Amino acid sequence: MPTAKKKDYSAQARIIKAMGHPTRLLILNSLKKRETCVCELRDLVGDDISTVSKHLLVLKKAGLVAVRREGNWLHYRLTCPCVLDFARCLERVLT
Amino acid sequence: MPTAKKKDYSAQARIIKAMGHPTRLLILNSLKKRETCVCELRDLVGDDISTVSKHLLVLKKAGLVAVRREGNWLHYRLTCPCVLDFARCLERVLT
DNA sequence: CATCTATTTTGCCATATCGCCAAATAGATG
DNA sequence: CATCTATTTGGCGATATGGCAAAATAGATG
Repeated sequence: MPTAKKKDYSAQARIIKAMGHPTRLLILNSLKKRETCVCELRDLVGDDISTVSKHLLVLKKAGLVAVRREGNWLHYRLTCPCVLDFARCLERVLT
Repeated sequence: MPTAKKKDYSAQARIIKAMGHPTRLLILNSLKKRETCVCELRDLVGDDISTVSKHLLVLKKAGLVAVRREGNWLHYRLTCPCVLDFARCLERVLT
């Protein structure tokens, strides 16, 4: 790595930034188990559904989740479950 | 995990949020090699030194870096190098 | 096509973040 | 103590974020 620039990290930063919100972490961890429709996530999160929808958009734009329609329901799923392995290291930071 | 709440993820989110900026990722990756003084990080980053100092404060408050004084210089170091292993998974998200 | 349901989009406001500059601070040194 | 050097802190404007409520949309269904 000769001269790494800020620009080189902006792509990574975008993904990490998308993860850096309690609600979005809650959603990601919930999706680890199985894909879930928005209304179920709304119940889990407890915020207005438009707020949940916006959080899902952030995660989708970051490439962290993907969607599948089934009738009226949109089912979101994790694209890369490995992103949650990270939590184990964070526990160490927290101590 | 019976009923995980937003609150349970706020501590993790704080740390992740601190990592979610290109400059701060650049700094963390630089510190992976060795501890470094602020003026050297300023040259690496290229922003005003007060800006770099504020980024370091964010990382310090998150528990990601620690400081050691040596004469006039403050040397910053990574507390938990494992946080950067994460990058490998992010590459997968990016494709 | 009219309508129903799940979800997204838009608008708005309050608050947080980023970057620069100027001023303050903490140790080292004359 | 005066001063120098490295760094932090405060202040400011521009921009981004998070949340709600209302309006718009997309597909299913009568």
